[in-house]
Amino acid sequence: MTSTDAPGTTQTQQRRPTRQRRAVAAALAGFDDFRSAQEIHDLISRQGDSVGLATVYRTLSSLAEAGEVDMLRNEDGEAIWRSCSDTHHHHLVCRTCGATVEVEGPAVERWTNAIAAEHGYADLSHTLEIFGTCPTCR
Amino acid sequence: MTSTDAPGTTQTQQRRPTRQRRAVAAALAGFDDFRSAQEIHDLISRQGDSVGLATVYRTLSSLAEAGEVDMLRNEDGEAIWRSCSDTHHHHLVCRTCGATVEVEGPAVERWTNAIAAEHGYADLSHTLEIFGTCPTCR
DNA sequence: CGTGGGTTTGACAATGGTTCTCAACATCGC
DNA sequence: GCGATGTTGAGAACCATTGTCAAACCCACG
Repeated sequence: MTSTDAPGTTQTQQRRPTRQRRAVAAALAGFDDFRSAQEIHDLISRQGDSVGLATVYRTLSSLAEAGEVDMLRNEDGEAIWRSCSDTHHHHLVCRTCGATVEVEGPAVERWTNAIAAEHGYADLSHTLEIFGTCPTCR
Repeated sequence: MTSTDAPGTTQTQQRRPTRQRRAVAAALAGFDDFRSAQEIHDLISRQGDSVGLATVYRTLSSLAEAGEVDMLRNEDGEAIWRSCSDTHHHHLVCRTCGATVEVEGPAVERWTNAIAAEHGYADLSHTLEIFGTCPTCR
């Protein structure tokens, strides 16, 4: 767990630059829509690297926790991932091809906070994803 | 979907009033937060009825398709269910105890439609759920 | 450089939610 | 009541995800 629990240090991450983690990062750089962990794993294999599936999961999770990738769930509840910009945002995702548009909605953020406050809920998180069929896939 | 349609079309609507379906409906009437299929299954057993887990899943799915229950996914990707009012709405769900507040956001609906239209996406659906810790669980 | 200790990995097992299978059974229209 | 057809249940099958743990690796230090 947290080996260095010193109050001031924000060094919760032990991130060693290994071949595997570089491979995952490289794979993430190669697409801009959302992919499942297994698809990413296949992608890595196809790029010639070999990384265990468990490691792909571990790496993706820690990257997500670090805010470097977005993880969301498709309509079947499966986790899908992609690298992301660092601001909070939501997605408009094509149900067919996965094409993704990043959208921001300050109004929505404000609205969710207001609603939650109104009911006394704390420690908030929210999900807002829009699924549809993109112009190309129609 | 349409309840009565052309004679030739295959009727996918088979809804027979069975003991099992009544039991699921009764269980759904017994709580107003979101529960997993397995919790609902347990609830039914505790009420004295005996319904197979697969049947619970089947019934919940078909009720969801018919718009009589809400199904959404918690942060772990598990499906959770509850009977719902018939208007479109979203939820503020307690991460700890599952207490749920139904919220409406016309502004949000308008916003998602606008965003999607702007990018040419059609056949829309969207998810917006707020998770937090309710006043009681804090 | 060589060494030692903590970190990371990978093959595989284990989990757990969900769906499938299919024979036995309940309902419905007649 | 009877036969056709929808429905059920027990368990197997599925499959994404996570846990296990010994071996491989990275890094700091001597």
